[in-house]
Amino acid sequence: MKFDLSMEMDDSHGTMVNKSEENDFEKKGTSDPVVYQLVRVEGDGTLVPATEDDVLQFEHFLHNEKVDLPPIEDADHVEEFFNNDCMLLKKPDLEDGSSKLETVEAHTQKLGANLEENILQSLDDSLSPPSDFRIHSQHSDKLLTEQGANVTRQDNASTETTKSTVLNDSCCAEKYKADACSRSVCDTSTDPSVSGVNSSMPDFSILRGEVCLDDLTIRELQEAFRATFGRQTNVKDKIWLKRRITMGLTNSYDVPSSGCVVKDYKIVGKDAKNDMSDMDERAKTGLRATSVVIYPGNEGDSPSSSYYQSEDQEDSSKRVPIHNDEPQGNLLGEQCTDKRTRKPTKRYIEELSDIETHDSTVKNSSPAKRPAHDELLMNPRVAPFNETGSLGTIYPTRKDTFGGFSVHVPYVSRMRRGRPRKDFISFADKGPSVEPKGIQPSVEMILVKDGDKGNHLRKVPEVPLKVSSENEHAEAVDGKGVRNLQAKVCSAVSKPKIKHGLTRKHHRAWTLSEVVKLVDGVARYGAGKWSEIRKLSFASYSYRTSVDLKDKWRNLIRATQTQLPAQKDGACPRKTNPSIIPIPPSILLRVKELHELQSQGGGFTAPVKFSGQDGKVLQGKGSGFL
DNA sequence: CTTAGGG
DNA sequence: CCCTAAG
Repeated sequence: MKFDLSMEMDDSHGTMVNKSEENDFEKKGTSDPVVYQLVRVEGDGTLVPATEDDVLQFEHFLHNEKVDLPPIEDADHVEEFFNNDCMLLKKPDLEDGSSKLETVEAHTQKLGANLEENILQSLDDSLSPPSDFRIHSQHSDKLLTEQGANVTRQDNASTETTKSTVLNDSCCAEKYKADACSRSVCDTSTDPSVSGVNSSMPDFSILRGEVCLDDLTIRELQEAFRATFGRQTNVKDKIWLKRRITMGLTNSYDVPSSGCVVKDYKIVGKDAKNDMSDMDERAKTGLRATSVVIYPGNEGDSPSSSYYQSEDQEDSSKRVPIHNDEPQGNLLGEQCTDKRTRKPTKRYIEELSDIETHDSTVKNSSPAKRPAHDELLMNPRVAPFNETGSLGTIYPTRKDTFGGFSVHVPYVSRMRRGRPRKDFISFADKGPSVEPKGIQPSVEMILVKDGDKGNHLRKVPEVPLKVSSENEHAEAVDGKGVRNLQAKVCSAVSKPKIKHGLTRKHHRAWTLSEVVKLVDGVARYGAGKWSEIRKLSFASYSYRTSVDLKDKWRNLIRATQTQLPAQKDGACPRKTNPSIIPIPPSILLRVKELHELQSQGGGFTAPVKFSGQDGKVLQGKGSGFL
């Protein structure tokens, strides 16, 4: 299988994000794609699932730097640290009993060779935690130290923690495997010579057993870091190091910022003694203390926690032939670590993630249910973690397809905001649109749809850009018609690619005719009946939504209250907005009239549906035409 | 889905 | 224009 890696700096946070995905089923012919999750590392070392936006940013990198790695069978949860600031969490994806573990180290080394020197290295030094963070860490360090003092450090020697590898039958990892096995099988961990096979072999012993990072010095932490990630770091920030190491060991980015002990690659809270014992139990029985990782985001493949557990049990024999409590693949071993999630922020996360989702799965439409679902999936074992500080929140992820690959992205509501997607679909092939007036050229139709779904357009990556020379509505040809057309064409053509960032609906300047129609509509149906107005008066301007009408009306009112008076008073219309189409005073007046009339009309202005005097009067006032 | 409002 | 909260 292939491995596409890419990374890029994220200036905003001075962090690096990395994305990788692979899915070359061809090779194995198996449907056992490995899914990696892109996560963003914030300045304080916390990891946050990357948004789709982030993913997008690195999309193009996927093709730049391809690294062919030895076939990796499915390690449930492998994560690789490519550098201090990014990490990929490999998550269990498609089920497949044949999952095996692969040598992480092998990959790491390879990758390291390619990447580390380039970017990573520099990051270590330059991207050290922000100063403010350091200050903070200083403070918390004390706390940590104190806490650490109370934590018993036990059985360092009994458990080894080389993260080398684990079992697997991958042909490519022979060497590593052998090495790993020898080390792991023979308590070589304690033997420096062995670990020293590689002159630069880190001192894994430091990671053995229960690791209380709080007790370690910066130097030790750095060593631990090295042992954990296979590379050195110059970062001197204790907290940062601790976090990273913990994350690495537990393969969880939901690591409390302080006071935690890592044992057997699990975070052991001070108050989580129960868990410890439990894990020990499991470890002895060959069942790794694997907590369940929950990926609530997927509906389609939402494997329940039981799935992971069972799988773990099934494979445990294969996977952990070594020391049961020797989580070789630091990351690998942790396949089943808990992946914590965090509640997505309401507004912007959604926006971001919504951006480029092909929305392959429209089913994830029940965000509301999510919570319950999550709870169900939550493994009891995870509970303790939830209590560990601010990070204890859940951040569901969902699987999404991205450029043919499936990736996990933070779960967010994917409810469509606009009209039903079906419209878009129909729009794609034919155009049985329900256009009221609908007797326009097919091209027109397309455009209209496009317009109608302008909102969706931005959510749909590739828009079959249809060149359209058509002329929308002969109506719109009131001088501004041309402009209109252009706008349309533009919109149709400018969205073919993946929308970077937030693509907004193409801005369509309101034409005079539109304004007139709007005013007329308001006059006839009353302000507030936007839907009606849209249907009846804007049938041909499908890209104007009721909201648009409402907004425009609001703007007109404002214009009425400002521009109008100004003109009257100032006597000179002023070149307020040369570029903006000045709305004829007549219309403005009409607007004002209507507004006053309707607002005064006792709150609920009689919409004058039936040619009331209102309609007449107003029309008369405005421009005779309409 | 519509409206109303705030941004 | 966008985004939400309410119906």
